[in-house]
Amino acid sequence: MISLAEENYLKSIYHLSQAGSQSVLTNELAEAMNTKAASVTDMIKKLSTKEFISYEKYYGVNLTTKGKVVALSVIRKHRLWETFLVEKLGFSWDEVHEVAEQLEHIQSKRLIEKLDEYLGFPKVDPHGDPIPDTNGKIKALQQVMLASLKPGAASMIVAVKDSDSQLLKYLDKIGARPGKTIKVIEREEYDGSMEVSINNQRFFLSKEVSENILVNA
Amino acid sequence: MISLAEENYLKSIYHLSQAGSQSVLTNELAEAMNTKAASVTDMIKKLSTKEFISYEKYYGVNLTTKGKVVALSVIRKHRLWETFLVEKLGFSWDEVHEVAEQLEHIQSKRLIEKLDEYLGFPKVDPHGDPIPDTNGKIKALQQVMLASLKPGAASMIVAVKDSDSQLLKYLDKIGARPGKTIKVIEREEYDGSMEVSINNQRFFLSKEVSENILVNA
DNA sequence: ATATTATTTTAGACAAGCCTAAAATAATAT
DNA sequence: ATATTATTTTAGGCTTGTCTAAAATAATAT
Ligand SMILES: [Mn+2]
Ligand SMILES: [Mn+2]
Ligand SMILES: [Mn+2]
Ligand SMILES: [Mn+2]
Repeated sequence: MISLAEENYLKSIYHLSQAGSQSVLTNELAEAMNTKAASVTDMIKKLSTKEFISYEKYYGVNLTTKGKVVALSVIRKHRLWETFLVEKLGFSWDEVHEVAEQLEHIQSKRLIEKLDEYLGFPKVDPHGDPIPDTNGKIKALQQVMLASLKPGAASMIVAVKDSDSQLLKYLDKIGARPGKTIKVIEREEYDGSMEVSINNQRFFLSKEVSENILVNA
Repeated sequence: MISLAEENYLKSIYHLSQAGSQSVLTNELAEAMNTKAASVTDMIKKLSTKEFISYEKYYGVNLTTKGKVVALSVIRKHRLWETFLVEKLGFSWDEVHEVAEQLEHIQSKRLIEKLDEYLGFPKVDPHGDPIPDTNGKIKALQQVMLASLKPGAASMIVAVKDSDSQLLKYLDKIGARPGKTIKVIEREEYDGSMEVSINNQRFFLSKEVSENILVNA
């Protein structure tokens, strides 16, 4: 049996290892999990014993195949539930993440397969993130941060950061949704801010914002 | 903040106090919660401190108004989720209880109100049990056990026990669903079994079964 | 009224998951 | 190469919710 805490650690390790390409370090994980490094060390020992991760002292952790399966299953559930909340219950995209953080831990294979079917087997969630299939296969996205585009470049928004409600409300207001095309007009080197156009309207985006909008690579 | 364990205790106390009419005793609760009496004593001290129950040493516990609110909120969630699983996801009525035991602990006022609306504000769950409204008001049912009917009596099934999957499959097979009329043909005094008719078909029911079918009083 | 039995509470312990403070190790700067 | 700094681990402790065994209390039988 796997606990809620263990599931959350595995999910977090998965996300962090997608971001950076090396082993996930204790401090990174502590930061992401909102705990202390000592607590992380405790937990990674347990996860290592259970063979969900491989762990080299002082050099961080990596998911095993077994651990990846768990992580992707939790992510699948999270994204299916977010889709349900938006598509069926009429939540807005900035209200779903917190609830999905709870729902992702419900243990029932049958439930999640039925839900998937009920939703018409969606491929992406309301924030544009891909939904892993039953076997944990996930579509590797060809995506980069908007922040990395050069002035003059235009690209389609594929996903946005899902966990910041404030940000999502703002993105909604300026029409920055997955599927929309965004064009970089100017980019200020010293603070990384940029002027962009969406739907023929112009906006100034801080570096912060432009790093949380993902566009087609 | 109230924990999952506390919620389950309060729910259990509510159900037990509906059954018997006196205070809920430590041993009853231990039996229902599948724990030991010592654990129950620990927990009822906590619940008493938090004023969810009133507790007199050696004489059992009673829910306070505050405790009843929590219990009914959990029961509301449980029954709405069961309804969702059957009505929307196509579960059968014998598959939903276990999953609802998990879903009933999801914390989100908005979620449960949206779900209620999505389901069309149902009044009863798939097993015929009444769903408390937002304010915790629940329709007091005029119901008795089928076991208490005398030969010749006929009455409408209003609810069945929801937590025994085997029983529910059997009830489904013989057509014993809420809304159906059931007539007692004969009753064997020595073991409490009875012969009944449903949909003009005859069946022999054990005492066990006849105590888990509730009919109009 | 007293002895026996059943129920409940207390005492003490344990696992999970977290914490702070101190020690160990690795990375970096001189 | 050595000293300083940053990171990670260890040590020890806390809370929640559980357990077993023993003590206390209540209920029942004689
Ligand atoms: Mn999310
Ligand atoms: Mn999302
Ligand atoms: Mn149920
Ligand atoms: Mn039910």
